[in-house]
Amino acid sequence: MGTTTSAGGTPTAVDTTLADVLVPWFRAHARDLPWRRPGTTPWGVLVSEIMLQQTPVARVEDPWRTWLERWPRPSAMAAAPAADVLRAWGRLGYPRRALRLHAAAQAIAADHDDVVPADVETLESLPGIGTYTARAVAAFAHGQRVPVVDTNVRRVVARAVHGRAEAGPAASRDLADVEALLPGGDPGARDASAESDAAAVTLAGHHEDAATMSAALMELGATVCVARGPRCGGCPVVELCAWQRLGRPAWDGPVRKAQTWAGTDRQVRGRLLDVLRGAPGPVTAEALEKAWLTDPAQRARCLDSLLVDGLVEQMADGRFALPGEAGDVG
DNA sequence: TATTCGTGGCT
DNA sequence: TAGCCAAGAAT
Repeated sequence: MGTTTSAGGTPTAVDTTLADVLVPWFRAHARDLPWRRPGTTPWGVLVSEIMLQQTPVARVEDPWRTWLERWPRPSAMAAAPAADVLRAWGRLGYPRRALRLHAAAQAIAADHDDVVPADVETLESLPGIGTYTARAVAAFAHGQRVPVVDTNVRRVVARAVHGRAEAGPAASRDLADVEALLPGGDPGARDASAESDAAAVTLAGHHEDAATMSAALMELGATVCVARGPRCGGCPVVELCAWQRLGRPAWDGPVRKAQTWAGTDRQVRGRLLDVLRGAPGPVTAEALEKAWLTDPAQRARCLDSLLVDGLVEQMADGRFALPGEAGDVG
């Protein structure tokens, strides 16, 4: 049952919380994703979280399996050339993530005895691991009671808690909002019935529920409380939802700018890197020029930015290659 | 705080 | 069909 008493209610009246509904709902309805299966290592969880940054679940499943088979431990990946890592990353997008994961694996192997750290602060110090990913690993790989806030969670909280159609831009307040929803919080705030059940429902049990609650909030946002066309008819918490209660008011906040793609540097960088991924080794400058004929100046600028980012390296003979390819300048 | 950084599926 | 959107991080 819930841990908040009804204002003005009888001593036995207790409000049902989101966690009361969502934790059981998640246990019954969660998608069977490979990184959620028993036996998944913290390293497997970390790899999944990096791959899932801005990338749909459906595109991650296969590369994740292949990745963990090839590099089952951080030290295994750390020993591989960056070029191999970038080819294994394939077309997942944002290839700098692959480079950062490579660097993180090297740091874990060298400084953490090949064990993925469990505390948020240490995780955040690793390349490519920010506010979300550090907490996701701490919670899902190590069972810690920390708020895990991604775009799904922010949308669910915006609707169910704040009664708004959209989350708006991320804010530092988001973490506290979600922390307040996790079971097993401030013991002093618990009601008498929870205390009386203390023998059966230990603090440790609440901690496990907290990680499940975070996964449940993400799952709800990903499968039911989606950005466009939320399926409120099938929502397990529709009766607790503030947005429903208010009659589902439209979003009146700032409209976020549309993503452009055609003709952007991102498209050109993608073309150039695709040529290098597809080649068995170094390629000539001429081969890269063919990848983008529209605007030679833009092509040159993008190739330079790839060199700066460490996604491409130039050989002594002037050819270009993925980083760490044998014989390159470095 | 606002931009930049890939890729592809869905409506 | 042309946006819209996806388990963010770094700067």
